[in-house]
Amino acid sequence: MNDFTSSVADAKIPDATVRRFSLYLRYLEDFERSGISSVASGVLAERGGTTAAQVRKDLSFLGSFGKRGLGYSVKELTGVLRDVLGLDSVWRVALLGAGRIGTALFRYEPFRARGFHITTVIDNDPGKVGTRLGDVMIRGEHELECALREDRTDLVIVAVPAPVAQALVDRVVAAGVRAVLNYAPAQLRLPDDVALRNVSMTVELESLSHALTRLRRCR
Amino acid sequence: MNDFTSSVADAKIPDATVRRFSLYLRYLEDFERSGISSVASGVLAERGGTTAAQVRKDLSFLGSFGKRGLGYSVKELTGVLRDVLGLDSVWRVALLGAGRIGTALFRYEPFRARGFHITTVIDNDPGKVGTRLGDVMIRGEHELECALREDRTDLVIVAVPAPVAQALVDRVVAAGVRAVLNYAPAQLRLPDDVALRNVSMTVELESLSHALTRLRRCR
DNA sequence: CACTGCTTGTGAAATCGTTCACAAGTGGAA
DNA sequence: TTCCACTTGTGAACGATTTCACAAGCAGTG
Ligand SMILES: NC(=O)c1ccc[n+]([C@@H]2O[C@H](COP(=O)([O-])OP(=O)(O)OC[C@H]3O[C@@H](n4cnc5c(N)ncnc54)[C@H](O)[C@@H]3O)[C@@H](O)[C@H]2O)c1
Ligand SMILES: NC(=O)c1ccc[n+]([C@@H]2O[C@H](COP(=O)([O-])OP(=O)(O)OC[C@H]3O[C@@H](n4cnc5c(N)ncnc54)[C@H](O)[C@@H]3O)[C@@H](O)[C@H]2O)c1
Repeated sequence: MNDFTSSVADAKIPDATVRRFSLYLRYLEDFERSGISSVASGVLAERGGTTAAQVRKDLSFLGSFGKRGLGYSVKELTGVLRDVLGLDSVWRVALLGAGRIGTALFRYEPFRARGFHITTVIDNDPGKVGTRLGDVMIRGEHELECALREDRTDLVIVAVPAPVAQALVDRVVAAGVRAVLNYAPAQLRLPDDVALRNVSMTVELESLSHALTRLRRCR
Repeated sequence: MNDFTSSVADAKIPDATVRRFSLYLRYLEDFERSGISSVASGVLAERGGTTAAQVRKDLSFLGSFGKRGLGYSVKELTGVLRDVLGLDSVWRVALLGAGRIGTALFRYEPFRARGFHITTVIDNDPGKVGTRLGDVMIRGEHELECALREDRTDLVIVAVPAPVAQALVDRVVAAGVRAVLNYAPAQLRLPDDVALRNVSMTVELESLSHALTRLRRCR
């Protein structure tokens, strides 16, 4: 009844659109919980701070399965978005660095529910290696390649100090991992076929600081 | 000799450019430490994973103070970037939510060095209120307005559970704060004159998951 | 059926950001 | 002084993304 086969005509979808898919999915799950079975583009737009036209254009990358006059089936749209975002697979994740950020991210529940399983944790602090973080044993830095291969890691989260980040991801990439989420303030150099996302508190804060400065100067 | 007066013709600088300014500044500080006194656009570009033309176009928003044939003075450029990013003021920051992410962010050193001072921490867990996080006393949620006013807070970091985020920021905005850095997976609705940046691990992971799925399907 | 109210899907236009290409400026060498 | 190697600053071309505008489709009603 709902197999949602990958009939997705996977052209290249703009990155901005993919990020919005993530948000739409979040809202749709709320709607599903509230028992709402169909939503119009305008509703999703208001929820997500964009425009109805933007929502429709975004969704048009996935084909056309809205019902004119009614909107989109929450259930169907959820399925299609999960499919295009690749959330029906389980992704095997390795965490590099079990420091403050690393452990906070590790304990963040929602992403387990979305199929991201942290199966490997690596740190080089002798006081941490051999201890457990949740249900995962922390392994030493020298076991990196070995661990990635054993666990068939798909994706790596970098939460080590910036100066060691590049050397570690080089090894990670050599071991065949094709996706990196980087929290270290380092500009990582990776081959083109490895996907990279950077999260930087400093960049966000400084961009806010710029905005505040502008506000101040204009008044 | 280097007063770097705000001769910045502050037109509206693209957001993407401002974010790159943050990165350029990071590199410039490395160069300064290494005793390098002048850099060409190409060098900054290679360091930052963009192109020389991009760097020059970005910097041209700030006026023109490069020396043709030589490049930019590291010291001067550092000063100009710090100025336009508003890093010469001290920004007073309040942290809402002293949970796992909140404390990890609190203990993150580099942003103190950049003029972001966390002067207020708010939580509503009775077991936390009254205890200290570093050198700051954790205050109860009902003291929010009072604390923001006393500390003349410029910027708020949201690290509370998503369901309570909107209600809290409404109060924060009413208290006059004009910048919010949001870590909760909630789409906050704010007046136009309040700057907002969202950081979402879920969005980043899902965009990586999409990329991985595409890679898999293409091979 | 025809009519109404509502909503999608999508070309075309507008806007925004990036890359190109090159004239013009700089310091150093001869 | 002239020449050379190098690099900036920027209009113009290009490409990508967002917004607009509207024909076409659906459900419900009379
Ligand atoms: N993106 C953000 O918003 C953000 C916020 C805070 C911190 N950070 C960054 O995250 C990183 C970690 O920050 P933190 O506050 O958790 O620091 P931390 O010192 O608490 O943790 C770093 C961990 O990495 C480990 N480590 C060091 N070298 C290693 C190696 N070669 N191999 C394996 N493990 C190694 C350390 O033992 C430590 O446990 C830093 O790069 C920091 O700048 C990012
Ligand atoms: N952006 C990211 O990458 C990322 C990663 C992990 C978590 N998060 C989000 O950050 C938030 C915090 O996550 P966490 O793992 O630290 O959770 P947590 O439960 O450890 O911390 C939440 C804290 O907020 C406090 N709190 C709850 N209601 C409050 C209120 N009304 N007023 C003041 N304080 C209140 C709680 O007492 C607790 O200390 C969540 O919204 C989570 O989804 C974001």
